[in-house]
Amino acid sequence: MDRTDPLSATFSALAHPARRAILARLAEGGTTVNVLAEPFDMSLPAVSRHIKVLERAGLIQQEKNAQYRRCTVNAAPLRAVASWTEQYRPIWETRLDAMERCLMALTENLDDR
Amino acid sequence: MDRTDPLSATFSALAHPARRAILARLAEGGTTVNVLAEPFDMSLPAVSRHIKVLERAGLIQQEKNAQYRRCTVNAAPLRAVASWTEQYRPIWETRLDAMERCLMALTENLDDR
DNA sequence: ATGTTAATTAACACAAGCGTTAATTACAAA
DNA sequence: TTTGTAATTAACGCTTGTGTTAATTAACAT
Repeated sequence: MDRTDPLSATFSALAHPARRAILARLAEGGTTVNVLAEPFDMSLPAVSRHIKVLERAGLIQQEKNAQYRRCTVNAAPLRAVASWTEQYRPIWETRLDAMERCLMALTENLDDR
Repeated sequence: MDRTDPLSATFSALAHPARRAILARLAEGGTTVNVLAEPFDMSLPAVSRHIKVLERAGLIQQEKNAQYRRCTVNAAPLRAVASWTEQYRPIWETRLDAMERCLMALTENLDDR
């Protein structure tokens, strides 16, 4: 089975909290690898690899400027995730899961008082 | 870093095309493991494990009935993905990526004729 | 030239993911 | 009770992911 399709790469890239944190930071504006690495309790090479994963998934871009690599967010894969998720909107709007039925029941009880 | 948070589990579960296919099939209605496994060129135990991954991520539920396990979609994690993605809507609505700038340029050229 | 800074690559260790076949559990039906 | 069906677990192998430290590349600055 093909596990190298773009959507799989995107979901896979987003499956690590450090990479989502990097993305969140970049949403506020592009910056360099060292700045991105600073808040993490992790070595620089580790962060560098996370960035590479994001780049290979097309979620970010790196442009060289002297010895710096400025990273910026690339929106397309996020849109793909959004549209994939939209496909399930009918389900999450109509169908209540177990927890929700439980919350509904609790709310009803509160209303009864 | 905590890699067992719910969102990571969800993205991780969605990162495999077989699991997304299983989810798509279940969106049409709950069914059993064997039925889910049928379209795949993969052994039953393999599919069983994919189902377990989806279940541990909270994306599906299994209810036992005799020797059958009926699987159904659970919407909550999908909503979480949607709302995580929404956070980046401003970016993907305003920011054009490289490919898009390229398409824009092409369109402009066409208009010029 | 030499040293400093930014970032990556190399080499390694260890855990997790994904697939297989064979064995096992749980239930139904004859 | 035996047989068949649904599904999981066991045991294994292989690949990928994630982190480390040490070494290396690339560019700037003195």
